[in-house]
Amino acid sequence: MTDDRSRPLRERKKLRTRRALADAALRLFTDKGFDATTLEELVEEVEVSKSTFFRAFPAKEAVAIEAETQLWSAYLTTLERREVTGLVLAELRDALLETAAALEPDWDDRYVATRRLVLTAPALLAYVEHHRSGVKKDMIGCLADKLGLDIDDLRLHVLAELAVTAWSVSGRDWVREDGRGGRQALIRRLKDSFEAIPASLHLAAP
Amino acid sequence: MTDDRSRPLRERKKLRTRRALADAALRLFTDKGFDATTLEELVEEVEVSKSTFFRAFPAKEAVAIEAETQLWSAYLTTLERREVTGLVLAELRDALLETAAALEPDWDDRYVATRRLVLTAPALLAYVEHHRSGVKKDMIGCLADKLGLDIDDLRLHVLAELAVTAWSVSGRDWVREDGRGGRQALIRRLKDSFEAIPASLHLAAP
DNA sequence: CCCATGATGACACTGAGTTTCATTTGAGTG
DNA sequence: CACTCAAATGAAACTCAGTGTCATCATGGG
Repeated sequence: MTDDRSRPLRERKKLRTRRALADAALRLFTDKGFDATTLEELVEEVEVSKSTFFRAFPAKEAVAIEAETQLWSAYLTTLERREVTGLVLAELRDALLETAAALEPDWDDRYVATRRLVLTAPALLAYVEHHRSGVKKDMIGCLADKLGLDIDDLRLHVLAELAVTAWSVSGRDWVREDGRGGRQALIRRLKDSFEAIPASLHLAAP
Repeated sequence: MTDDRSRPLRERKKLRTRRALADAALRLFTDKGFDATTLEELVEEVEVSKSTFFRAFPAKEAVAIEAETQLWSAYLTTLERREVTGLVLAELRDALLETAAALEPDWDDRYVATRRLVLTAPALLAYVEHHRSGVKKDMIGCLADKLGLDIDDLRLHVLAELAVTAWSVSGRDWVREDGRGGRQALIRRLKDSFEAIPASLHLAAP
C-alpha cells in the first residue's frame, strides 16, 4: 500500500485494482491477442471477480484503452477550465498541447502499446471510435456553453472533428515510429497537423 | 417471387431474405426496442435460421442500419466512377448530392426510421460510427489513388471527415423534422452544410 | 437427368455482460 | 474500542450474441 494517502482508503483500493486491471490487460492482450484472451483469464491474473471488473470498466474493450480514455478526460477538464478567446480552433489546439504536456510520464509507453493493440483488433478500433465520438459530443457541449451557441451548430461539429482528427493522425505517426522523440516529438507533430488543416480545404486535383 | 429477373434465382432469393430481415428488424426494433428484441424473435418473424441471418449480416446492429449502409456504399461507387477535377471538397460534395438524388424512392422512410432508432440504442450509435469510419477509410483510399497522394496524408483525412460530418449533421436536422420536404429538403440542407464548412475555421469568441 | 456447388437449417458451444444475494470491509459515531 | 451503516466485493446462475460443424436441400450447368 505504497499509495498517495490524500484520499480515503476505499478510493485508493479501487484505483489500485483499476490500474492493476489496465496494466495486466495491456500485457495479456499484447501477448495473446485481444480476442484470444478471455475476461476470466484477466480477472484471475489480477485476482478479482468478474463483478469487480464490470464495476471498474463498462466493457472488455474499455480496459484496453485506458491511456486513450485518460488523455481525453484530461483534455475535457483542461478545456472547461480555460477561457475561450480568439480563434476557437487555436483554443482547441492549445488545450490539447497543454494536456499532452501535462500527462504523467508513464503515459507514453502505455499509449503506444494501446494504439498498437487497437491496430490488431477490429473490436478495439470500433470502441475507440465510439469513445472519441463521446468526447466530441462533450467538446461541442462545452464550446456551445462558452460561446453561447447551439449544440447543433455545424461549425462546432466541424471544429471538434478537426481537433480529434489532428490528434489521431499525429498519434498514429508518432506510434508508428515507436514514440521516438518522446512527448516533445508528439507535441511537434500535433502542431504540424493543426497547421495543415486550413490548407486541406483548398486541396485540388491537378 | 415478383422480383427483377435479371439476376440468377439464387441471388434474388438472397436479396429477398436480406430485405425481409431489414424490414422486419426496423419494425420490431422500433416497436419493442433494439435491446429488448432478441435475434431469435427476428429470425422467427422472417422464418429463417440464425445461420442465415449471420450470412446476410455481420451483427445484430448491422441489420438495423441497412439504409445507412446502402447510402454509403452507393456513395463510394459514385466517387470511384467520377473523375476528380478542381477542389476536392467540392467533388466530395457533388458526389454526395448525386448519390442522395439517385437513391430508390423508399429509402427516405427507411432512413428516417433508422436514424430515429439509432438515437434510442447506444449500441447502434457505436455501430454507425464504426461503419462510417470504414467509409472514411475507403474514401481516403479512393482519393489517394486518384490524386497520387499517400493514404496517410492529413488533408485527405480532414476532407473525408468533413464530408461525413456534413452529411451527419444535415441528416440529423432533416430527420428531426420527420424528413419533411423529402429528398429535395435533405439535398438543400446538405448544400448549406458544405457551404458552412470554410467559415468554421474562422469561428472566434467575441 | 445428374452432378458439383452453394445456400440453408439444426445443434452444440464459447464467452461477454447482467442480475441477485450473501459476505466482507472501510468509515463514522458514541 | 465496539457498533452500525454503507459501500465494495465475490459467487453463481442466467441471457443472448456470435461461431463452428455437418447433414440436407436447391440451383445452375452440362
